[in-house]
Amino acid sequence: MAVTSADVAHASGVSRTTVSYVLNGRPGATISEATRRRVLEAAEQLGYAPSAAARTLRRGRSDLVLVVLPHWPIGPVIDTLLDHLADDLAERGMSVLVHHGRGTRPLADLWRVVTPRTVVGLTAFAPEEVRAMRRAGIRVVGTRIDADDHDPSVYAISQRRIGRMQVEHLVERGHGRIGWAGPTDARLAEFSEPRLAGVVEACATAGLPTPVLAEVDLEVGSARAAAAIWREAGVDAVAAYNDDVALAVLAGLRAEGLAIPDDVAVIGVDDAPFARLACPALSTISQAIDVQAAYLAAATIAALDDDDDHPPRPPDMLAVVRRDST
Amino acid sequence: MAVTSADVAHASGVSRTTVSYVLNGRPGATISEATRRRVLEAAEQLGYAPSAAARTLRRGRSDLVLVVLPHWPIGPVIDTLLDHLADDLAERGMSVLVHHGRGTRPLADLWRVVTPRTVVGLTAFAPEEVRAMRRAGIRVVGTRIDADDHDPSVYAISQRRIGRMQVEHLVERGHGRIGWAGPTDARLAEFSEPRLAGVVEACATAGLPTPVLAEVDLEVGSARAAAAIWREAGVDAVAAYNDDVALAVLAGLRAEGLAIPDDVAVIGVDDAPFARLACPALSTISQAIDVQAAYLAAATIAALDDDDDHPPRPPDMLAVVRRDST
DNA sequence: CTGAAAGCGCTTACAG
DNA sequence: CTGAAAGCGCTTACAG
Repeated sequence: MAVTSADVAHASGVSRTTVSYVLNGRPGATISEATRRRVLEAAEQLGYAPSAAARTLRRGRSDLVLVVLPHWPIGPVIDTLLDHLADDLAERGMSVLVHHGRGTRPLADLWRVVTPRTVVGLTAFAPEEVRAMRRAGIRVVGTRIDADDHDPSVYAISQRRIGRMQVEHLVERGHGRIGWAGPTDARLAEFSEPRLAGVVEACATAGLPTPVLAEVDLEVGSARAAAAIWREAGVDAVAAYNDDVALAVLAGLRAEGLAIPDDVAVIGVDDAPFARLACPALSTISQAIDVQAAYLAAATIAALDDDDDHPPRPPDMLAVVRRDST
Repeated sequence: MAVTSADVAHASGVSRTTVSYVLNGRPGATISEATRRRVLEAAEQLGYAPSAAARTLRRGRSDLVLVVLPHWPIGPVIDTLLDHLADDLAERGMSVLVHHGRGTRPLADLWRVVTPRTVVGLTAFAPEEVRAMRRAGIRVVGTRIDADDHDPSVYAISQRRIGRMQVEHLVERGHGRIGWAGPTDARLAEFSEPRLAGVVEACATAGLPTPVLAEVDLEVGSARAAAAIWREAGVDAVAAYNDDVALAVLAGLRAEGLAIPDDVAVIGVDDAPFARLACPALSTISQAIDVQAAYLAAATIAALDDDDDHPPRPPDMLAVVRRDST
């Protein structure tokens, strides 16, 4: 069915060896220009595309980097990161393919199906899974949440620190009774828990009472209920899990007739594109995603090269973006 | 380096044939239970994972579906669609991998690298690219914008109709001078142009003057400038390219001191999660993405089965979601 | 019930 | 400068 190199060889009257040399560039060089052209033309005309499977089998490795995305909804942050990663790796001749880790199939099936050269995890891998992949000759570059070890293949922004920064900013702005707006989606616990821990910790450090917790989904009703609870408790500032939740909080507070930031201040996380468009414009924590993406790309390339000199980890680059909601 | 079936055969004292039979299930059945168990144990213990490349080469096809995403930023709509697709195909033993078509590499490199069984395009493919893939034995399921032919492998929501629906709703709400807020990102032209065409068309049909065009990015400044233009022109309703742009429009109108919807009404497209949280809550056009995803999955499976009975195309399922901005 | 052998399409030493 | 041959790891008729 498909065109093979033998077809090209036949069409151009040379051996498969020559076809391969022409197409891939030979080590010792020198194919007559006429032959070269004939082969190239035949390949072009037949629409020859080398079999990836055969090439991978023969070479013992593929040019594929598999990025495994976490189970949670991906937003603009991940989106940007993937862009950068794909660009950086393309320069090295690698292709990036993405697995959205939400289906029912386990990861294992996946990397077996495609034999990637490297697997980049934007979610945590189970240790036995990492072992299995390594055993199959696959490099693994991971991220882990609040990693406390020094495995250089693991890079993670401290979620806890994000929570702390939110509270520190609110305190700086003169607030003293903090509320926390967590997500309802349980898949986000991996992130929301350490963020909340940071919030709790910073409250304690600042000598404030423990924050008043509420879960908020992306409906006004849910946010309004939370707003009522916070009002009851005298909360004057809310740290939200992320900008999405913060947007709902803003809507809930407005619905309850509370003034922002005078009655209650609100801060999110991510600096999503819509944050500056909220009313009032939303204060948030930005994560300098380009820097992270560049690091991840560098780490992936280092893994490619079998290089044990992992690139230096970038600083967290977290920053408070103050707008009108605080 | 990696464990092969020969290693498993050796460890369990049988031939590779038997290993393969045990692992894949043989056609003629019957392997002694003892052998079976021994092989399984050896495979498990050695951490055997069959080489995808070898298997694909031998079988002549892979179990991979490659989804090619367009160049534009992906939002919750695509996200949901991928979820459904991955789930539906997993049931058929297929794995879904996603290519974010934003890198610098052409698509061609990609499908050559992975030999997918099917390529599903959420963006339009060039005809010669489709030919090349088909020639390589790959099934192609595509979507195209405002497709006017009857190729059953092509499914597309009429973008033009979306624009028409926006205007029809605005007219129904008593508005007569329409503005159009287009995206600044040129990559979105594929969608924005037909949507705008629909808007223009509907204005003409309703006997309204041509809409007043403005480009709006996700900054208040840009939206505010647009708002000034519309005010000048006496615009009393704006159809926005999508909910993101609409959100910016809301912010721009607020900044200009215009009341929504009394001075100017606004309608978006997508029913993004944040739409109901905007102030005021944003009216929009929803696209029933589940239905589309199910269709795409069905079409992909039909292609898998070499089935020429393409599933019936679903109705567009477009609906106006009226909220407070109109 | 199990093994020896062929062959998928490619690349690459090794001979000419 | 170019070709014949081996071998990557797998599956599957075909013999026993």
